[in-house]
Amino acid sequence: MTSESRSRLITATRELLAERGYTGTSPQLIQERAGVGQGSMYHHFAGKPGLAAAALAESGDALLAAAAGSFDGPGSVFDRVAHYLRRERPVLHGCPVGRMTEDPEVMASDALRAPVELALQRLQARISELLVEGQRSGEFSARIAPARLAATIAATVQGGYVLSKASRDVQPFTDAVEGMIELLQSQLAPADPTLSERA
Amino acid sequence: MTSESRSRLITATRELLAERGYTGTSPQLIQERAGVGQGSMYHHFAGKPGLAAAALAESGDALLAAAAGSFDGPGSVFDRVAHYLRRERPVLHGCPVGRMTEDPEVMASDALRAPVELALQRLQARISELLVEGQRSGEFSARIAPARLAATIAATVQGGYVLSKASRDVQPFTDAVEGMIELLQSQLAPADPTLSERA
DNA sequence: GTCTATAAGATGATAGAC
DNA sequence: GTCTATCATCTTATAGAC
Repeated sequence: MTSESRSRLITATRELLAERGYTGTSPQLIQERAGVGQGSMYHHFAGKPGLAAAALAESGDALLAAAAGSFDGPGSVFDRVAHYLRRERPVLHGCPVGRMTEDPEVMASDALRAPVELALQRLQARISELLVEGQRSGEFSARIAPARLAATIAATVQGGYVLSKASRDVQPFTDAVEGMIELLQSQLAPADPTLSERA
Repeated sequence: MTSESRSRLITATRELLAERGYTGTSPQLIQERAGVGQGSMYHHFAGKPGLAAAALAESGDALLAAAAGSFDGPGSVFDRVAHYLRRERPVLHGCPVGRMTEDPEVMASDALRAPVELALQRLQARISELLVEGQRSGEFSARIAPARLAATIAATVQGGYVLSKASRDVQPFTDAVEGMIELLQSQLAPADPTLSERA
């Protein structure tokens, strides 16, 4: 198989970036975990930055695919957002995508920052879409601002990771998302009898 | 002055840790910014870890002091929390304390993680206290869970940093905190006429 | 396509002069 | 207390054999 090594390198890099960040991940570490030599890595990719950019693009896609598992699932908009917030996550490892924003080398390179930006923007856009859908159906209050609330929801998850990693305890993450779910619940529009008549 | 160099080293380290993280900050960089030689650094501190631990303790204290400027200020509990959320911040630089959670070397060392954990826990505890005060006074709904909501509020700020850094734009941070303020507003207890009678 | 050998530079730390 | 060597190690990358 011509791309066996290539695929192993990407997988190893995705893992290491998630565990150690970009600056903390050396080509040597990647090669060891992938079980390939240096030559293989430099043959398939343009150095560490090229390999990391490819790995981050895959991790960004994976983040959106995982979120879609909740967002495109069954139930009301509230149910789907709550499902997303409660989804099982490697909380103490942090978000493989979001954590890249704290790495100065990633932020200094457009090639590395682009996949991170894209994934987080798409995530917020998808949440915003859902909230619009919830407003149109009358499930959510007309007063909420979907794009704004989408940022707050995405921030709750990203910030939950930060708080939990700091204390090596999933509790802050759980508290943060459960607190957000309670706040969202209070944004549900009161039952409107005219809705069922119109339906 | 015997500790002129020491103090310059701490300041330089605080800046560099905030800008580049721990792994991305070399002793050489610190010495250059502080304008001192290597010998001075190793005389005053137990290497890079010792210096960083001292710097992080100061940054943690500074975070709490800055928050206290809002929390201990005038106005209702809601006003004070909103003031905290809207406070001017170096959004695109990230939180000098929170960002340390993404550095594997910091997380692997109890000495380095401790000041980060302490500061973020104290922050959440202080927000929780405020919310309890708000419930006692009847300002906030009795239904909210203060510790949980405190985690959600702290996470909104930390996550807002992440989203904004990813897109090099303060908008996501602003959206996240304004969205949170709107959510908090809906947790205010409806005006209770019995309150003014009791007062 | 993959390997090993090698290199130029950075990293974190120590030694010892002043 | 502060400085300038100096050091062993690691980092990213290239060269060239297979």
